[in-house]
Amino acid sequence: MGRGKIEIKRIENSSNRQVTYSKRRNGIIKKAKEITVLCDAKVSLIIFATSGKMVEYCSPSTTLPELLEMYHKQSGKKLWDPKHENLSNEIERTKKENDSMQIKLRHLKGEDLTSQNYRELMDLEDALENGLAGLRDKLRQREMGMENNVRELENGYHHQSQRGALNNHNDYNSQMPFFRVQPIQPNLQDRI
Amino acid sequence: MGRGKIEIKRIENSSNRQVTYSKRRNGIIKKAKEITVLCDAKVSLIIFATSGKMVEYCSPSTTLPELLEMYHKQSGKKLWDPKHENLSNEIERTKKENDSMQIKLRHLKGEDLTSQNYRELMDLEDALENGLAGLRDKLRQREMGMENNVRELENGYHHQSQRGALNNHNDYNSQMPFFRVQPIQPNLQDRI
DNA sequence: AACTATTTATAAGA
DNA sequence: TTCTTATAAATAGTT
Repeated sequence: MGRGKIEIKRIENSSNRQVTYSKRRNGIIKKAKEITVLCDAKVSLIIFATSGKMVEYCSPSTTLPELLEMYHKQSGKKLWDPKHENLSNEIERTKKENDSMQIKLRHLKGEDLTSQNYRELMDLEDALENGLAGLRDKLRQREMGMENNVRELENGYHHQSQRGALNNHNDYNSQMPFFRVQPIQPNLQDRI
Repeated sequence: MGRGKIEIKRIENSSNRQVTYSKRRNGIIKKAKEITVLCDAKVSLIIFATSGKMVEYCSPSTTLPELLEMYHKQSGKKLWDPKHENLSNEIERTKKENDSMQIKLRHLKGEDLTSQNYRELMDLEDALENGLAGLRDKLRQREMGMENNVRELENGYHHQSQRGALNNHNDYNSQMPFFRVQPIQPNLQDRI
């Protein structure tokens, strides 16, 4: 209905398509309103443009959930379970992601490392050492910006930063006490 | 559009109403199909007669549950029952957990440490050092169980296990090149 | 259900 | 986008 007849197939020209869309969308919504009034019908109409933008019409005498409930009763089609599945899938996916991060975190804590191969362990060591490097860089930067507590810089921090290393020391104390004649090295750079 | 113009108000004559209903119902569904094809739109149309009888149209490219999901996302209106709420909540919770682990992982990589206080940074350092300790313990144990390659134990591994430490060293090289007269210490225990 | 006069929707153009 | 207008399409009332 217009200057020329058109075939009902996708309008390739995107701007024509957009124009036609908005005209016809309005047209359908008008028709929906009319049948609602003229014939006492209940109508739900939801239209999404390709852009994703949505318009909706629902008869004033009802609500979409109500109509969906009637839809369910009448058609027997479940609108909910597929939805449940989608949500369940999303939960599953998220939980897997969760688990894998959990594992990574444990590995970074030095735990649960029985099934890793040598290469993986070395990569992990790199990761930890890089992490420490990054952290100490941050700490160093922060101390450089903190003129107000030179004492902490020279004693407190120095002391604290060896807690972990001392723990390491203790961990291996029983096996190799004689090698610990030098201060732990990884923290040397923090003692400038 | 017909022999006479009609007002858009309820058709009182029930048989006329019924006839008009079925004509217009078909018309709207046709229009829905057309806009779907012409404009690539996604449409859900559900119509109930006063009798309760339902007809439905849904674009072939999608499903009603899918459209309803899109509807929900876009409008924010809830179409779901409490069960769905629960699932949604679980997703939300899991995603939050996810985010927080993501952050922890980043911290352990020495990243995004601008908003941490001193105490937190020290705790993080401990965590990293403990992690390294645990890891090196594993490495040591593994080498003890590996009698078949003493050469790697004494050279190869030793060499590899210093990659990270050497990286650290390089990181700070410009600031303290003179302290590196000794082999990296954290691996000493691995050289038994 | 068909028919058809008429209204309505809309395609194309400005 | 919005308006215009010729034409196609829908449909009210009729058969």
